[in-house]
Amino acid sequence: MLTERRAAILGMVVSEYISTAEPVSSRAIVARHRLDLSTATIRNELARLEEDGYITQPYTSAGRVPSDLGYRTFVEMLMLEEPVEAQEQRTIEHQLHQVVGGLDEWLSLSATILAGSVGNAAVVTRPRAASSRLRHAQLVELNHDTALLVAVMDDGRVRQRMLPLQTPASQALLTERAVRLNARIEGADARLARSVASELADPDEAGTVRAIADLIDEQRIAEETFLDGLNSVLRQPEFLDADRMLEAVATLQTYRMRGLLEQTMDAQLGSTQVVIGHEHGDDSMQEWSMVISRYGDEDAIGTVAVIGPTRMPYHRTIPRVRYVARLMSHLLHEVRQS
Amino acid sequence: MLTERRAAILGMVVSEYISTAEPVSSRAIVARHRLDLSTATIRNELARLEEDGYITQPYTSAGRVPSDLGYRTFVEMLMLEEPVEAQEQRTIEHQLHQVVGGLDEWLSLSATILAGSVGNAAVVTRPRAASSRLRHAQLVELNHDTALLVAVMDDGRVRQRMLPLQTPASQALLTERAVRLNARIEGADARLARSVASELADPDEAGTVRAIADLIDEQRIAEETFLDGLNSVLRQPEFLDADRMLEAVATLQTYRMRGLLEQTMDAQLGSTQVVIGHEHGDDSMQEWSMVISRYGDEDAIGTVAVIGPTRMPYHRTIPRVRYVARLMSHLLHEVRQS
DNA sequence: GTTAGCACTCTCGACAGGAGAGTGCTAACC
DNA sequence: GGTTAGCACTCTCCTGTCGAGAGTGCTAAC
Repeated sequence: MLTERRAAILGMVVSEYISTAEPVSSRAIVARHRLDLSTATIRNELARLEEDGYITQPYTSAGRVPSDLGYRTFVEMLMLEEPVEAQEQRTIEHQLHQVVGGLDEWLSLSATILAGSVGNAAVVTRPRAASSRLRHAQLVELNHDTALLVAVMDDGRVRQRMLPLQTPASQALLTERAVRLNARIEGADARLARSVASELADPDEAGTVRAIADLIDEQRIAEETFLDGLNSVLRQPEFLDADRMLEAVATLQTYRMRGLLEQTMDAQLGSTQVVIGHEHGDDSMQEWSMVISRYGDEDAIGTVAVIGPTRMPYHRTIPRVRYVARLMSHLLHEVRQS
Repeated sequence: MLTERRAAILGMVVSEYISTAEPVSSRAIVARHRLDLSTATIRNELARLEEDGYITQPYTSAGRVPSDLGYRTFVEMLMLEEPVEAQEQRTIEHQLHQVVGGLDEWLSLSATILAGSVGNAAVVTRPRAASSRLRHAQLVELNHDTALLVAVMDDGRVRQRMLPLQTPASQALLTERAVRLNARIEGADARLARSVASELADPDEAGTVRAIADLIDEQRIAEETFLDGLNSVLRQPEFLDADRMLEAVATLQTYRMRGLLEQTMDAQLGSTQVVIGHEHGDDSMQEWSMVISRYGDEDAIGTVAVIGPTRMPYHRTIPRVRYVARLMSHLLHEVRQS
């Protein structure tokens, strides 16, 4: 049972560990908070906290380190969020207004700013329509047995894919086919397109529509995800030795490819979600935490997230992710107005 | 003076060091090449090579390590290029044909393949028209004192930028202005646009045209550069300790931003250029080498490059960069046909 | 010009020892 | 029962030493 005092001590352990990255000793706790208790008493409480799984020892007779459960408890009930002060807000807004380019540059800059503000890596994904639909598809002859399929979505995305043909087709034929297929699936979502595909007799036509369905669904993670702050993360003491650092780079790179979306399907716009260590299904993410938020509006939603070791300043990160997400929603709205 | 024998020995030192990453001893040379000379003789020659600046010793009485001059000499006159065998060509082509998406995905995949093939990082930049011209510009009202400038180039690039206005302007006014300015600068290159800008009396109009000129010139490095193989590079023994690895990540990241183009302005299409260590002007690149090639055609040119430590298998890297660049030129041509 | 021999230098890994940090436990205390 | 002083114990980490090993430069002889 987590008594009030034990909870307080847990909070001290977690925040101390977050800021020092060193196992926290009973003495450090007493000293830092000028407690009117002896180290022995603290040690007794620490033993209980360890028994209950909130903290662990790296080795016998070292200080204590929070477990994932410890962090979770900290986030849920112990921490005091550190608000984004007016000064910092101004700095962030100022940087964000430096953008001279288009959406992509803006997203990339957002990731950079967020990463800088929290000292960990940040990821921003491009906003996407909740469920996109096909506006128009086109077929272009590449050579005698390959066509290029170009699909324009109603949220303005343009996707293309090479399409092998079973039966060679001229440009005229392809154009005619595109007109015919457009008539059937314009405005369709991926599901409808797939059901149409299954009704088509001609294998090339069916293939084309299936490809279109894929394109509607497709999340081109690599191109739609902006990652920055690799440097900041790698500077964290958990990656002091080269092997771990290498592993970290690999994790972040592959993670970038895989994308965050699957994890955050259920995140509400405006809320901020925290995933700590083993709470990721993924084995390679056991030592990482993410703070995730959505931004955008009903039309299109993107993701903002911070990634770092589980020893992360949640009390700073969470409000900052939330703030940036909100800011981005606003700015996106402003731009959309036009 | 570099006698023939000394040159041969230098070649052995360089290639041995490239493959083992360990300082090369006189004994290793004799043993590896079954020379009919004693180690003492080799030592004498090594001393001369060191005197002449081709090799150095990390510390007294360690083996020898090539200097930048040593690598340069190796590349220029000693190495035997290792051709890309038919089997490897097939593998590369096969991978490259996996692309289902558009140009960007294709470029990003090319970087990945090249990086994998040579075991170092690879960079690919998007092909750009040698000198682009404006096709059409548009002004959109964002709010009362900001407009969005959208410029379409004749090579199909679309660039946008927010434009602060000195005098507020309605959408009607902006549209009218765009029509007027288009009439004057459609088809203009950056230089012509700038000279037109200097003739305009209205500061907002002059500002707009200047911004257009910038956009024509602009190389949005961050978005136009595809980097892969960070992992491969970091696995090289030169980055065994964490500090160096951190430095390497930083270098590659900033390098990515800065782009390669300035370095390669003079590179001819089809030729392959090698820049070794201090030959970069840049301080942070003293320990890096690059193998650079251009691809594309008269209409648009991009860059393919491999980046790694100066201890790089030049004899493998150079032909592979050249091969990939050629392949990309072909494929680009094929796609352009359509 | 080549080579054997040898003294010398420097690195690197292993090992031991000691300081330091921190714990758990016990017994006494309030 | 909770609290605490005291203490033995454990584990890490730093330091210094030592010897093996690798490789060189030099000298003198071929």
